[in-house]
Amino acid sequence: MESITILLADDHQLVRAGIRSLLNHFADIEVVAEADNGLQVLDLLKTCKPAIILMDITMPEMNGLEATTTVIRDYPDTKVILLSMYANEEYVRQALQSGASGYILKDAAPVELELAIKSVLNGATYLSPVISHQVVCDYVRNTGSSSHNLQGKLTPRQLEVLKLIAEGCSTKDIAASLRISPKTVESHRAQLMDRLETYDVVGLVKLAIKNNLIKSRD
Amino acid sequence: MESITILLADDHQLVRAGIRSLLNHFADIEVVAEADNGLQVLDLLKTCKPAIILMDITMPEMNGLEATTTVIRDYPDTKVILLSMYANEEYVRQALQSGASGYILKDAAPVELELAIKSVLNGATYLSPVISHQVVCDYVRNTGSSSHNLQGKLTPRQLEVLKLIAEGCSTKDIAASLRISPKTVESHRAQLMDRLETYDVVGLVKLAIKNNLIKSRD
DNA sequence: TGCGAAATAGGGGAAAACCTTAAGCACAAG
DNA sequence: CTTGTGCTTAAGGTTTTCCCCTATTTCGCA
Repeated sequence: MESITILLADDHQLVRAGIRSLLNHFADIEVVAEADNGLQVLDLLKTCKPAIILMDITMPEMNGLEATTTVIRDYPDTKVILLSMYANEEYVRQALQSGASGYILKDAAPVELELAIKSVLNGATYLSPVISHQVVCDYVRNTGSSSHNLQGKLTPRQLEVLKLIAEGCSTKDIAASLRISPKTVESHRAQLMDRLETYDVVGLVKLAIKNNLIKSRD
Repeated sequence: MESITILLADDHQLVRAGIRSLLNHFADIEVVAEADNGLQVLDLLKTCKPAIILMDITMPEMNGLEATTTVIRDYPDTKVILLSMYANEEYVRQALQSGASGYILKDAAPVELELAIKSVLNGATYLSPVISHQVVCDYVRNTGSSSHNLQGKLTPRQLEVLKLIAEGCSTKDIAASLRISPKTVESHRAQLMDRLETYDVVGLVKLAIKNNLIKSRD
């Protein structure tokens, strides 16, 4: 079995040495390069193609997040696992957005290293307990019984109207786009509010977003 | 080292036997009980306290999702890993909502079993690649650069007003709640739209949601 | 000391929302 | 075959909001 090649990036020599030592316990894992900032990572990638980059977020010159974005753009098959001292939501979001496959806290159990490496090689995303909890909670919150409620409770026409309302169309626009009178649109809107028990446009928009009728960002 | 106790639940004997055989390769994992439906799982838990329940979603009598809800309610320390044939979003959501710590597809690589078991024991959530991808994408989509844009671009007062608008308050309500004239609220709203380059209430609401000024559900 | 930005607020006409009512139609139940 | 229920359509009239303009006061900062 071929060994798993790893590039280790952290600006503190001692930390790198420690992690390398931990990884040495695994016969099938080999640290093939080390870097102490993001730029150096990008440089090393020109000549060496590790399966996994294990990288600190906080580094001088170029931090781990920026480096990840570039790495994933240029070498999309490379898996990046980010290390961080903080469970900060913003970091996590940026990490996942830039294409990282893992996010491990520095106070994680050593076994997490192994789990993360194997998980990401297998195609999954590995997040430290606290982080995965955050992400899962968010998922459960936002995917509120998706589409179930509405699809069942509203007529097709009402759904159409709701969708247009939530997209920001004025009553007139909607009327034009559906070829009906503005007054009819008003009726639909009123009935929507009635059924959804929400008595303002804002509520309608929120419901529409919740049910994925529209994207929450433009 | 004490071995990891597992309760295996699936309505097909052959599947149970197969998984048990896979788990037998690990010296430190021990399947201590088997069930073929959710009710039986609950029954078994009265006398046996496994660390992990590995359970199919689709089962007669009581399915894995319902069973999970009850298990987590009554034995919150037990980790539940659900097995399913489908990457169906609704299932995943329900699974996570009912407190499952893992969701593995039945066509997963065998190594996932081990990864999932160790991950959940460590407190993390394990999701098969396809699933974790879904969840992460959703997370990245919904947590849109939280608070960054707005906090910087708007005055405190404008933020207050925006928040109330997005909560569905009418101009009058906002005026009353801030003890200012409705006309002033209109001014603020106009300036908000100006700065945010969004020319309807819907856009304001979406921005507010995107920036977590309010929750997207009520 | 003045200058811009923030917060306040009014007038007035256009536009939209809100409430009520209802007609035409389809389809299912009685 | 009639009755009822639900969907789509729509109008009239009242209330509210929107929108453009103007204007005052109070800041901090140059």
